[in-house]
Amino acid sequence: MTKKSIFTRQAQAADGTLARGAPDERPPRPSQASPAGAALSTALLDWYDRHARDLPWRTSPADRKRGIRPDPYRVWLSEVMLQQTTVAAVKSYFQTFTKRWPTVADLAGAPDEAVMGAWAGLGYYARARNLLACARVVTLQHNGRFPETAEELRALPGIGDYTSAAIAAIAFDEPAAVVDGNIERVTTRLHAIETPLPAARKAIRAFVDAMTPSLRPGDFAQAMMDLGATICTPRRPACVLCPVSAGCRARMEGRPEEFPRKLAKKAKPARIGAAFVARRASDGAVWLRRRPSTGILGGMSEPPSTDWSSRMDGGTGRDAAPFAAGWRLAGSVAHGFTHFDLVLEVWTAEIDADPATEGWWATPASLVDEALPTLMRKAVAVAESTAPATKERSR
DNA sequence: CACCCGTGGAG
DNA sequence: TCTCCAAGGGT
Repeated sequence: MTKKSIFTRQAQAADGTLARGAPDERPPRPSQASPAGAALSTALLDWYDRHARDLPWRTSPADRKRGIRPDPYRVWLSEVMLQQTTVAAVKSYFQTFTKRWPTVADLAGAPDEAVMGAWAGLGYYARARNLLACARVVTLQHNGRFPETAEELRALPGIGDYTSAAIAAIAFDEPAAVVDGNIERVTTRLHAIETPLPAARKAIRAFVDAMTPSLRPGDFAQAMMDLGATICTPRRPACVLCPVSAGCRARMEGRPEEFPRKLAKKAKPARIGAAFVARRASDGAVWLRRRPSTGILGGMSEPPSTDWSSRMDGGTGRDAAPFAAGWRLAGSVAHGFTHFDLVLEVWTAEIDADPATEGWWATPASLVDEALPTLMRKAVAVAESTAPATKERSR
């Protein structure tokens, strides 16, 4: 027999209606039971029983076998928080949210500002807006219960292909094909898929669909993700420890790190802007305003700022200030966004009267609860650090 | 499909 | 220092 993965037999036998690229990249036909997939899922689930990560939103494999299901609310919340975000970053936010809002109805009843404030720092703030919208739909239109099928879940705000499948599988035992970044990596390696992302997604989905067991589909999905997170890592995967290495084509060919292949990404442009941190002389409060609900950092608070639409050579300067004051340059903040790099000049001034602009005062004590994204928190800190009057006042 | 949308940690 | 990128979704 040739060097062929035991997990690709089905693929060879398949008709290959999806055929594009190398013949052995042909996925099995969806909905067709796959003996090879069964072999993989069995090995993987056995590994998961012994090595599952212990995470706050999870039910252990042992408890799961006793019929204990995780709370759909907690599964949903964790899945949304984990979108493009590391487990390490999510943990404390998950703890905060579940303690403050133990049920979806509690969350639905929360003020927008409270939720945005609690989400501040986690990034991708559209998630927080959609989270709240989803909580309200579930509470008001579904009697406080999450729909139990991927199809129905998919219709809710902030729940796409991945999240709907993940919730359906993990919380409701639906054998939905869960495909996230981890599973894309694991799958492209198992089958040595040469097609670069995102074009390979269709084939990946078909493979995953064939692998997904009808028994323990949720544990299977989480096992794949754990495998990707701890063994089948982007760099230097620990194939020696991998429970499915025997069936991995990339491993056989000695080049697991070459997958998944990806298209080259575009360079990030540079932008510059300015933030104006006005501080109240009497108590050091900072003047804030709300950003528009759409677009970058949508719905979050900020000190009045210019837009960053284009690079202005030589900086922006105090001419861009939202109101007259004794503005002086406190420094600057460099911040990398997903698709551009920003340098934000930070100007500061001390004032007595309220500015004649939309906004509110945030006292030093209330600043922690403000919906300030990390960028704006940095800007306030820069202004703070160069305000000599602060220490004078506080003594 | 291509683009927009944050942040922090790892190497 | 710098690049990569993590349990993606919306438009």
